Amino acid sequence: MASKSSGAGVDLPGFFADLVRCETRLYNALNDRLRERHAIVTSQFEFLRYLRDHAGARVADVAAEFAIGIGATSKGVDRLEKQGWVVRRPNPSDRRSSLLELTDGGRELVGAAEATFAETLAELTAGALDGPSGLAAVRVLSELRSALERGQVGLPTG
Amino acid sequence: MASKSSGAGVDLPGFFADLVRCETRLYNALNDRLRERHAIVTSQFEFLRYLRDHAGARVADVAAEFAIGIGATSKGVDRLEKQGWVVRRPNPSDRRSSLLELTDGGRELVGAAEATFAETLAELTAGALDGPSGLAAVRVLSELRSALERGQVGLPTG
DNA sequence: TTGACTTGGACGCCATGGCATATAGTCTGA
DNA sequence: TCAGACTATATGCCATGGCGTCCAAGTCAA
Repeated sequence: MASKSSGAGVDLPGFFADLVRCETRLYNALNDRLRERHAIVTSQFEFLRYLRDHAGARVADVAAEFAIGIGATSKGVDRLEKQGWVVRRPNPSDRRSSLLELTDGGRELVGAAEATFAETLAELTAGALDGPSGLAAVRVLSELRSALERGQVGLPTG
Repeated sequence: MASKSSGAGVDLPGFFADLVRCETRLYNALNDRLRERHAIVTSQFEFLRYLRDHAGARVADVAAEFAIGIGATSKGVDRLEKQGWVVRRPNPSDRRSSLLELTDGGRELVGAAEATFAETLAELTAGALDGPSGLAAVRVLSELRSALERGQVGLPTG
């Protein structure tokens, strides 16, 4: 007789703990691999991949995608720009903002890093997501993400 | 045709992105709520809950549980100690280390925060994990976590 | 036009984590 | 029993993120 009387309940705190622990460990392991092979970390890889797939995005678009603050995003873009992987182009239709684009070097980097990323992730999860349960889990998480985004849950103020 | 030829494959990069996005948003939202009601953040709640459930743990035990560095853990415990929620008692069988314990105030705090935590999590996930798919997802994530822990994946060096 | 309000984003301060190093305590084998 | 290796943790430096603040630019209305 745990918290729920009929068997249908989920242990939400336990689920959250598992979620955070998986995220931490996968993130750490991916960081190690990406750093050693491409001299970037996972957050940078994710920025670069987003910018490749959404050319002309603004800083605010990147911030919204990753649910982090605008200031932090601006600083992250600064670092990518300093490395020559991203450029800020003036936005012709709104001079307050810039449009972000990958350079050729950035595009090359993200392509190479993407291979490392996928390969490492496959090693790390090693079949844990195969089979019908795995597919269901992936789908559930995707739906939870969509629900959180629809509800604007957990956006930082900055 | 996508990456896998037969339909059995999972989009691992997509799964990872969903995992990180869910974690970020839930973490942010829980931070907001815990901060306003109890003046702590989620990481502190998790430390306190772990110490309540593992009285006499050492700094290294906490670090291993959360897959973070020992230095960071030591500093986190410093902050909890400074607030009067945790004490370091000398370890009688090894004077290099301390045994960590909650104070009465710490125990009271973690109890109150636990109610807020569970309630907020229930609001935020609002049924997204109900039903057989939800249960399967929770189980899969728990197994992935176990596998990562068994493999010592993603432990920081520090 | 002009003045009030909004929006995009850069910047500074502070908190926190990683990582390298320092230090004290413990153990092991001549 | 003592030197050297190992272990637990503390501490300092640096990178990064949150959050508040500032300012340029845009919008709107009269």
